[in-house]
Amino acid sequence: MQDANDVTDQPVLGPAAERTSGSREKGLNRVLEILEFLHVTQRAIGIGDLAKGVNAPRSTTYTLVRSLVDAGLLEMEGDGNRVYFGKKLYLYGMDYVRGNDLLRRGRQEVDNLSRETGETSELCMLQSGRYTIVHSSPGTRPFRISSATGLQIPLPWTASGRLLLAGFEKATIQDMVSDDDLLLPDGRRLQLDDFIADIATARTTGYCITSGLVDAYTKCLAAPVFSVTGKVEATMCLVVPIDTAKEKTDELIALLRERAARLSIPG
Amino acid sequence: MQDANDVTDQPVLGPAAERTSGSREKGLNRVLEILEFLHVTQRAIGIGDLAKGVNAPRSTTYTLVRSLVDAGLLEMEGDGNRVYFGKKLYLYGMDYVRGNDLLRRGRQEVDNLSRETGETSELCMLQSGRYTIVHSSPGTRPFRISSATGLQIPLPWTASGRLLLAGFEKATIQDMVSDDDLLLPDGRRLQLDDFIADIATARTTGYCITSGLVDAYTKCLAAPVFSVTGKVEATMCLVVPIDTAKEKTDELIALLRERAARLSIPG
DNA sequence: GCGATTTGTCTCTTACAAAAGACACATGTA
DNA sequence: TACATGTGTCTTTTGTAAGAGACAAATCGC
Repeated sequence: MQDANDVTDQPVLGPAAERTSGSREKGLNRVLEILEFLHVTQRAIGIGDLAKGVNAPRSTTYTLVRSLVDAGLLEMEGDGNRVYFGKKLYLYGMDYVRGNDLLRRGRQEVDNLSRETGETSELCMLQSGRYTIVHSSPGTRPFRISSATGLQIPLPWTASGRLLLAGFEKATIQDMVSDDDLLLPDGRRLQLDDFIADIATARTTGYCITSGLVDAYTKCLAAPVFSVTGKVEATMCLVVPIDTAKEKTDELIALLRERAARLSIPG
Repeated sequence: MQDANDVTDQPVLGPAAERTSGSREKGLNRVLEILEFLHVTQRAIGIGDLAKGVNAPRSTTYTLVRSLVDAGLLEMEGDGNRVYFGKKLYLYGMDYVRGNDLLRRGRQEVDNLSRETGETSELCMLQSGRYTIVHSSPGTRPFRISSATGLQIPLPWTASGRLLLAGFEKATIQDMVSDDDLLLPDGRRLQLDDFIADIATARTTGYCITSGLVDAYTKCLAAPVFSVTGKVEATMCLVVPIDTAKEKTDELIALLRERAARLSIPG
């Protein structure tokens, strides 16, 4: 049974990026992969499957998971076979929030905004070179507009992405954006130069609107939140039906920009 | 200036448990210590100090911190010297919340409760054998009653502790409670057997009140939240001034028990 | 019922990560 | 000006953690 049917056999391709070319991987890296895997999985998973998922030896995975469970970063689910994130990660996460004015106030503003407008509202940031929905508040529309906290989407698909990249070098942007990212969900392919032009435009206008990029039914309105140094730290955005009238979106953009500006003021 | 005033000098006592007697420590363990250290520190810290704080070699600490920063678990603070928790930990924390009904609804109930009563309200759980304030909502009193999310307090000092330990073996309880834990802040020493008796009482009465244990000015009212299996999963509690009249506390306890019971019902 | 698969634990080996330490460069301060 | 003290990056050494593999026990599939 030592033939080629096992997942671990070849470095052919892991689920995501695997350059596990050789052999021995640092334990910490394995752990980081485990956490990331659980993050995309979004639910408890058996240790065996976890080992497959991150393409790690079973024995190693058992050892690491035990450490993590003991430390409280992971928790055993009910039956004691599956694992998922643990309380400690929640506590560390709250520590992060406490130490981060922008996030704390941003969450508040987003909640307010979606309550006032009835639309889905989000706070977005760059997270190690990726666009990330850091907080979102659903809005009151009957059909649920997609978007969950922690979701990561290619930068070129979003209005926020065009704002967040303001001020970056072309080379840097090129590094952050893969070829796949430029292929929109509807099949169209965006040119990198066009995207960079969009970024420049968004920078000067001070807001950004995209229509039907992530999906064909929604429009995304975004406004930048600046740090004291003038860098774009985050964006606030509203997700509305694509057929929303211009007067309405103008109104929303104005509101959004006002709130984003308020967030930009420290304290 | 290399005398005994510095935190790092001797392995005499680390902040927590240190048996770093020997030499080569697993990288993952170092990381876990780093995270825990940041958690108790509650603010960004220089890498050098961090190395001292966790009693790890400087070179190693630099390497590990770099990995963690690259992974987004930690972030460099402003000037680029100090580090603290990163966005990724926040995201993982939110994943935990999403996968955990009890916590999600518990936070909600706590917020409601403190708004309705005006008192400080908390959701508490056991976290690797320690009492932990998982969520707290301040209340409206002029003087701020202490208590922060993530704070860990010896079990015997709290009303919640007496409820959370219901159903545990005496031996298990003994393991969870150190001698220091039994020494109350006011100098009195609690006998382990008395504490265990308290636990039994709390179990039968279905709530617990302690007066002036953590500090001399407050009373703590707590009620248990049960899992489907009947185990005490968490407690909700209210922190009120110690001179609160009995009629008032009776009323609050009734409310608390009702809400805690509601939380116990799954879904 | 009986193979086939999965799970959790253990042992042994060696590739390599943790640690020591040297370095260059900032600071601060006597 | 010299002198301590802290910071960030190297290189080298070696103790050990990651990994392979074997196992019994549990679970599945029919």
